[in-house]
Amino acid sequence: MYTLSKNQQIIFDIIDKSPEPMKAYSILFNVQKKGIKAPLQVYRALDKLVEIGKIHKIESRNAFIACQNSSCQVSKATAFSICESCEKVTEINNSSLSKYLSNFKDKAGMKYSKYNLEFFGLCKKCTTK
Amino acid sequence: MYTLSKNQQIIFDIIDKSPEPMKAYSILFNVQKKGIKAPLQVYRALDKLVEIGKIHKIESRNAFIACQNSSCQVSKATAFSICESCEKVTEINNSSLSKYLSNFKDKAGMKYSKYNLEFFGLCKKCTTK
DNA sequence: AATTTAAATGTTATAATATAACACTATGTA
DNA sequence: TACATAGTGTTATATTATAACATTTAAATT
Ligand SMILES: [Zn+2]
Ligand SMILES: [Zn+2]
Ligand SMILES: [Zn+2]
Ligand SMILES: [Zn+2]
Repeated sequence: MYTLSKNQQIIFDIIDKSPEPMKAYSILFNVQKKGIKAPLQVYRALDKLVEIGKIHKIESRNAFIACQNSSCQVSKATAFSICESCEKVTEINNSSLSKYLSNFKDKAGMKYSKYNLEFFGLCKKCTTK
Repeated sequence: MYTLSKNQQIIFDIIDKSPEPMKAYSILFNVQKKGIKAPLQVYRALDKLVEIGKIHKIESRNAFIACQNSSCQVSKATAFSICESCEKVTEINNSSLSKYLSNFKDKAGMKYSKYNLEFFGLCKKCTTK
């Protein structure tokens, strides 16, 4: 089990507490009181946290969310649902889906080592509005 | 059938001819001889081309590729394979996959209107190197 | 054909996201 | 201790994307 460094811990904590995905510069703003002053300090921590699977990047939003499973086999297989109205993002944990995608092979015979899936739609709340 | 405007056509053509995904500022550089001088002219055309499904954005790469199917039901269901070594990107056209994903429902009962899937790995060429 | 409306264009400026380069510090381990 | 590896701090800069506004073109309606 990996021990987070000081900056990594600070930045993980703020993402983990956030109810929604956080953007890098919003993270930066929020950790300035803790002595983290430069974008690069944030991006370096983000890179590491993504690498070890503690957080995921929501690519379509350039934002980061704490892993809601158990560090997702170190981020090799991720799936999210994204509400296009309220921007709520939920990590999908569905073994049928992950099995299907992990075993998927395309015609070109390419073997995949990783995937990222983003579903878009309206969440329950936003549907009934 | 939608008729492309002048800028849309210029920008679609250059993406369509490219063997690899193109980034916005690389597109800009390449169309400056045709009178398109500003980023915004490129981004506006890209937005429209994505909207009508003529091109797709590869989110993990901030790059754009011409649709290799038939405008993908106006971009509602996209899947790509990406080689992490040579960066070759191929659009996946697999009816089993698209059926599976289009019918997927999560536990929260959210109904999805769109998805984007990116697989990562090594292409055949890069595997045998 | 003239009028109205919507879509697209041109332009300048600026916002938001991300990395390069370099000096230094902490931590683990031989 | 000596060495290697990972993390930090800092300044500067690169890359990606949008705001705002004036104008033009194309399409639809009268
Ligand atoms: Zn996860
Ligand atoms: Zn919602
Ligand atoms: Zn397509
Ligand atoms: Zn390759």
